[in-house]
Parts: sequence; C-alpha cells; structure tokens
Amino acid sequence: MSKDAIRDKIIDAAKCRFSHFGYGKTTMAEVAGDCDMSPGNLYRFFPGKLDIAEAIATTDYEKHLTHMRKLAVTPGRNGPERLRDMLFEELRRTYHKLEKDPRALEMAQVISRERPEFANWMLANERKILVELMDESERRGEFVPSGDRETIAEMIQSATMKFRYPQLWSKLTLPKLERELDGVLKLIIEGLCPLRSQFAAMPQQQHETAA
Amino acid sequence: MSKDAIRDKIIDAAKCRFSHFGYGKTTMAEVAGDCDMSPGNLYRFFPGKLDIAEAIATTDYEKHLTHMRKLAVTPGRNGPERLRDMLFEELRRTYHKLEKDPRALEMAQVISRERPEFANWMLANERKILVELMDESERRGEFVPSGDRETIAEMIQSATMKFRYPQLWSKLTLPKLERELDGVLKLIIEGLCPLRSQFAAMPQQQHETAA
DNA sequence: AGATTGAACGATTTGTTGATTATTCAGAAA
DNA sequence: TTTCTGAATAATCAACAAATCGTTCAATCT
Repeated sequence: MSKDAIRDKIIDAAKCRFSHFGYGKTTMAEVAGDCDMSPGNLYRFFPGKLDIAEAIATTDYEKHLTHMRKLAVTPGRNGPERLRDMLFEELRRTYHKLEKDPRALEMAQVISRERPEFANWMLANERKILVELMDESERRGEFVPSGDRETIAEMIQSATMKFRYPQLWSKLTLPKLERELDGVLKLIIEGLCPLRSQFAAMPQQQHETAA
Repeated sequence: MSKDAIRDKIIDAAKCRFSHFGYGKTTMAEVAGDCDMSPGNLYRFFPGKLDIAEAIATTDYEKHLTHMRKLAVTPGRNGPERLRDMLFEELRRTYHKLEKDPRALEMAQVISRERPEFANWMLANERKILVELMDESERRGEFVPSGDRETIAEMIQSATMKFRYPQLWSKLTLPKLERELDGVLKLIIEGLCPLRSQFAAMPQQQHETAA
C-alpha cells in the first residue's frame, strides 16, 4: 500500500473517531489499532496528533473553498449577490456541520488555539476570492473602487466575524443568524450615506491616537 | 453612616481588591474586613459577590454612557463623524481600561457569563443612542432612511462586534484596531455600491432557507 | 426593636496522587 | 536497508481529599 494510501487510511480512521468520541477522547493507540498498526508507526506519517486533525480540516476546507470559488463567479448573479452567496454559504456550512457533528467544534477550537496560522490561512484564502470577486464586479460597474481591495476584503471579514465563530452565536437559530447576516450585508453593500463623496474624506478623529 | 455610604464603601473596597488581585482571588471576608465588618453583614447591602461586581461595572459604564450620549450630539460634527466618535471612544475606553487593569477582563467575563442580561442591557443602551443619532442625522439629510432604525443599530453593533470583545483582538495593538475599525466604518457608511437603488431589492437567495 | 456577628453548611476550588496518553527510539522483522 | 514494533518516558489528565469560600442564620449586641 502506498504511503499516501496509508495516510488516507489514518485520516479516515481518525475522522471517524474524532467525530464519534471527540478529539480529546480519541487516543493515538486507538487510531493505530483501527489501522492495524502500532502507535509509533503513526509518527512516520504524521508529526503528531494535531497534524492528523489539521489534515482532516484541510481537505474538508478545500472542498468548501472550491465551492466558494464557484459561487464567486456564478453567471447570472451580480457582485453583491455573489458576495452574499459566499457569506451565506459559509454560515450555513458552519451551522450544519456543527448541528450534524457537535464535536467538530472541539476540533476547530483546538486547531485554532494550537495552530493560529491555520485560521489565518483560511481567512487569507477567502480574501483572495473576495478580491477576485470585487475585481470582476468592478469591471462590470457593480462596485465602486474605494481603496485597496485586499484591505476591503479584510474589512468585510471583520464586519462579518460574528458569523464565522459559533462561540459568538449564543444559541441563535440559523434563520436568526441569516437575518442578521442579511442586515449586515445590506449595510455593507448599500452604506448609510446616499452621497459617497460627501463624507469620503473624513478627518481622522478629534482625539489623539496612541503611539 | 447612611446605607448608601456603606454601599459605596463596600464598592470601593471591592473595586480595589478586584483590580489588585482579581475577582476570583478576592474573598468576601477580605472585602468585609476592609470595611471593618463581618462577612455576613455584606449581604445586607448586596445579594452576593457578583452583585458587587455588577454595581462596580454599572457605575463605571454609566459614566461611559453619558460620555457617549454627548458624543452623539456634538455640534459641528455630522452623523457619520458622530458615529465614528462613539465607536472609537468605546474601543479606546475598553483598550485603555484593560491596559491599565488587565484583571478587569476577568470581571467582565464573569459578569457576562453569569449575567448575560447585563451585556444585553449595555448593548440596548448603546442602540438607543445610535437610533437617536440616526434620527437626528436623517433629518439633516446625512443618512438615508433604509428600514427600521433599531434594526440598523443592531446591524452596526453586529458588524463592529470585534471591537467590543478583547478576546477577539489577538494581540492587536490599539493603532491596528483603530485602523480596522476605521475601515469597517468606511464600509458601513459609504457602502460598496455606488447606486443604492440598483441592488436595494435583492432576491433573498438561491438556496433554500432552513425552517 | 434593628443592626451585626461569626460559626455552620454546602458548593467550589485546590492540591495531590495515580493512571492515561502522546511521543520517542532501540531493536525486531521484512 | 527499510519498515515497523512496543516498551520506556515525560507530559497531561482524572479522581479523590482537603481546604477555602460564598452564603445563611441563630445568637449577640446596641
């Protein structure tokens, strides 16, 4: 059996255990047993337990990413609609994943605590899609260019942060979350001011800024 | 000594202990000792330890609230500027408070865990100010009316959630946080679309919505 | 009477011990 | 040689005991 095939077998066994008993309650010995090998042998394929979890999360997330990339260029939908499709898709995916498998939250929390760069990598991927979406949409005159697009993508992520972290949902149901995301998107897309130029060059602020 | 004066003495003693040793490491016996009374006597003035913390937070927050109300009607500044003043003030207050007294975070976390309605009360207060600000600004033609103002206030809070919870700051410095808040506000105020009417009536979405 | 105390009580926290676990690596197997 | 094993190790976790703490209330003081 090829090295990659063994890796996949390990990933499958771990995925099954993790979602059934949780990351913490799954031991390396158990995963090794499921694969008919010794615990020590796992370490020829993964540096450690966390890396198995990361591999699971990565393949899962990459599937999601390609879906998002598709939504970002769906014909027949304009820029704002595509942006909305993406963010709604992300919210729904997270919500349903958690509903189907509540133990996924534990794994997500462990990974983003012990491997913060993983969460950053996910956000960066999404930003890349957002930038492309905005570029494309701007050419069609749907978005107004207003500053660096990478920065705007960051701001969109910042404003929609709540919908990416289940810890912040405080028992809200999916319909309520969707209504809220809907409202935030409306705010972002339409803006509060009718005349953009009027307030475009706002003075920084009246108070001093900390060094 | 009047009942209120004793309450204040207790609050002062507790405030001192909480910010010096933390909420968890402060005992009722110590606070009572500082006030030259027995632990049991504290309960004639407060229902429990958490209520002392809540009283401290309340007076502190009410000072902040009046400041916010002032910023919301400062002459010579338009609607968006006032909105910005408010949200920047809130961010700075939280940041500096935490810098000066890192143990304040513990207290805030305990309160919002054990007394979620307190956090809701703070948000509701702020929303009331935001609604008044928008009402006033709309009369001056600075904001476009677009739906229920209470809802818009909720969405503003949702989009700026990150700046209200230090747990979400991940070591960011105040200047970085300010830059980010700045960007989010720009997004909210100006919006991504130049022509509001063009996308105002967006179809809900293409996928089904969960019941 | 009303105000205050401090011992008593149950809940929570802390400290400790033993078991479990992730990880390593010397050596066996192929 | 290369692949794998499983006992050894060090770190982490779980469970239990002891101590501490928030809270109560019968008794004491004013």
